[in-house]
Amino acid sequence: MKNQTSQRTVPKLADVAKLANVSTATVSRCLNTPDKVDVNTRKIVLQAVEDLGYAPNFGAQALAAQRTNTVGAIIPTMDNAIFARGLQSFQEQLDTQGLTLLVASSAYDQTRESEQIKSLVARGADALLLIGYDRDPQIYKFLEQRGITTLLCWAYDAKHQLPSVGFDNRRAQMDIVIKALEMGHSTLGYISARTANNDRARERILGARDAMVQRGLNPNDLTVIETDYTTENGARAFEELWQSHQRPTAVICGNDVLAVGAVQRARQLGLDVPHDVSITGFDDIEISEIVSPALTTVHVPHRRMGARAAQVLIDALQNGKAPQLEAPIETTIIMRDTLAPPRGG
Amino acid sequence: MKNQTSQRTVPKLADVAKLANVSTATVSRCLNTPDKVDVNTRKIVLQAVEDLGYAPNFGAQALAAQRTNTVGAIIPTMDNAIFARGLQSFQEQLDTQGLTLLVASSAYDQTRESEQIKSLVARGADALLLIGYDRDPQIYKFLEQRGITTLLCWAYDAKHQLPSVGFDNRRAQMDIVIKALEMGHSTLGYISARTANNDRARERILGARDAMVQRGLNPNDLTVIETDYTTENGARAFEELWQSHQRPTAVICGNDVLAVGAVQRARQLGLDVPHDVSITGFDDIEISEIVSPALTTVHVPHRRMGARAAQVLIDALQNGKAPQLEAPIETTIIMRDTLAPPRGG
DNA sequence: TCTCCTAATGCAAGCGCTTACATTAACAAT
DNA sequence: ATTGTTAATGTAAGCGCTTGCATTAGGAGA
Repeated sequence: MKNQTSQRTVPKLADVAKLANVSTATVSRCLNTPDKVDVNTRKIVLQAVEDLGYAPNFGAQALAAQRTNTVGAIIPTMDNAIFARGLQSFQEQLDTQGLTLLVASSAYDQTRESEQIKSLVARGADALLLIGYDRDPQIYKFLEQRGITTLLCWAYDAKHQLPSVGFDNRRAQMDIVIKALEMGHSTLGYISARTANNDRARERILGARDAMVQRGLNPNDLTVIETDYTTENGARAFEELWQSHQRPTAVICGNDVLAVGAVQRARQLGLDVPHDVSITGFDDIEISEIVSPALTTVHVPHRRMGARAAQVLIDALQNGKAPQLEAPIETTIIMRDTLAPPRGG
Repeated sequence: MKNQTSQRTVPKLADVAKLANVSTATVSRCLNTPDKVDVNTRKIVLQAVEDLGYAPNFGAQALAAQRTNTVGAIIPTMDNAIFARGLQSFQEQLDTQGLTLLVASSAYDQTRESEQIKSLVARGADALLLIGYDRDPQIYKFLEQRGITTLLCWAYDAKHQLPSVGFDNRRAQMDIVIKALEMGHSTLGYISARTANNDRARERILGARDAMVQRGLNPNDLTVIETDYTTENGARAFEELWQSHQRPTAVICGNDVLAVGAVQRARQLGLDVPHDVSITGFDDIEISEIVSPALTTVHVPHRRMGARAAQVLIDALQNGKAPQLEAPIETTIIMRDTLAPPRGG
């Protein structure tokens, strides 16, 4: 698979140099450290650059300069508003500093993520943004040994020593469950995303159990159904929970997509949400406002988180040292219309 | 901003060669064309690669091989399900061929898109995926001169000679409007995305007008409101249309997000959709099923389109020639619950 | 006038790979 | 035994850029 430019003649530094009648060093300086070049020379050189339509060859530049001005990010999937949104603002921030973002998505596959990390590093990513903690320790070692500035996102857990910009998933889930419990719910169902390789999902379940403990309930009474990330699966899980002998009065969902599915199925079953059953979500993505009744959920400031992550990475890169673990980002509970006291509660 | 690896010693090809006791050429062949190397040698080399945690330096590789196995894509925004979904499957396809996808998003800004195109080309993208036709002719010249395989997506227009994988926006919009007209609607409103630099949006409006002409109406009677891509804007536009002296019986929306906003506002205004007013969408993204009543819309097979685009690009790259303009992808009308004959129609 | 300093520029050595070409080894055919 | 053939490997020349160091020129200070 050859690059088809082979016959054509892409201008290179040397061509510019020849046209401008200077050395390649001068051209290079003109482009990278303009103030080291006489203003007249500069004018001539830039004109030559213009005339030839010259653009530096990235590979050569990276190879020679040992620096790429590139940041890599690996997200579980693009097909999902929550990461897309955060990433968008992450990129916007990087742009302002002349940094380029390289994105890859791992499809929630750990092996693939490892490959992509290696690939991004090989491409010279100066820094990396990763989601959550769960991954092969090997990879952490690799990153460390290569000295790649790495920042985790979407998760915050003081017991990990890795720098992150994120929120405390466990705590956030606990908060909203406490709210439900305070309203009088006592039989809870939980619909979770797949927990394999997904510390966020696991943390959220723990958070729900924490809440139960805190309210004097037995955390083992929480029925958890684990399923893939689609509304249809959320709907199925809801139905299963509803038909079980321990019919819940409130169904806590690990994310909004599953919750929306749950709400829809509840209505199809002729239930009145929230009076027959309460349902809560997590993430506060757009659909939570669109479904009716609108979803009571945990709001995560995705855009702010993305922007903050970029800032932290930029600072770290400029100071040449690892980013610090900073305080978690706060989440809030958005009360909409799917959480209410149970009948006769 | 120096890469912090400077002190550390990142293993290079030569290190692997030394450890495995072979030449660098052999190591290189082991990695790139394994069948040209004796199986025993290969085993030793791969072991050395493993032991050292070696990963090729991308810049050097690109520089030497004049090939990057990289495809670039520039989408208007990541913060939007339609591109995200198509891109996801685009990437999945590329992955199977060992190609890496570089994504940038232009925020619907033409200047920025031009920069990103140049940046991706400088990074050695062997091919490019772009959305729609609208862009500076300069850029097309640049791409041509550089010999970059380019494929357009999300649009199909026989009058452009550029290869594309997409659908006929005008035709698709026309079809659904004809359907509305056949049901008896005669006063239409249209809510469009911004049309500047957006040929898809313009084509869709033209399609709506085509339909009117075809049904003997005056296309100039179509009231068009143009706004940014959010549900809130869709809601506002709907209200404006509804309060205008030419109150429409059906509101055609250029995309689902605007349509969902319109549906929501209609209900807030106490209207019965579709009996008081019909509303149609375009794209068939997830929210169109979630809003209630569920949206009647134009289904675009985003994932299929992304996969097809990848396939076309892969073929082109392998044969070393430009992709061909192929037949447009078919869209279909999804009848859900927001389109019905007008009262007394 | 001579020396010293500084600013501007050039020279040339890599950066870590790939690959055309040369070399070697092993074996089959004569 | 000799030659030819093929498969496996090595040698070394770049790929297009950056940058440490050397060189040059022009001006200031003595």
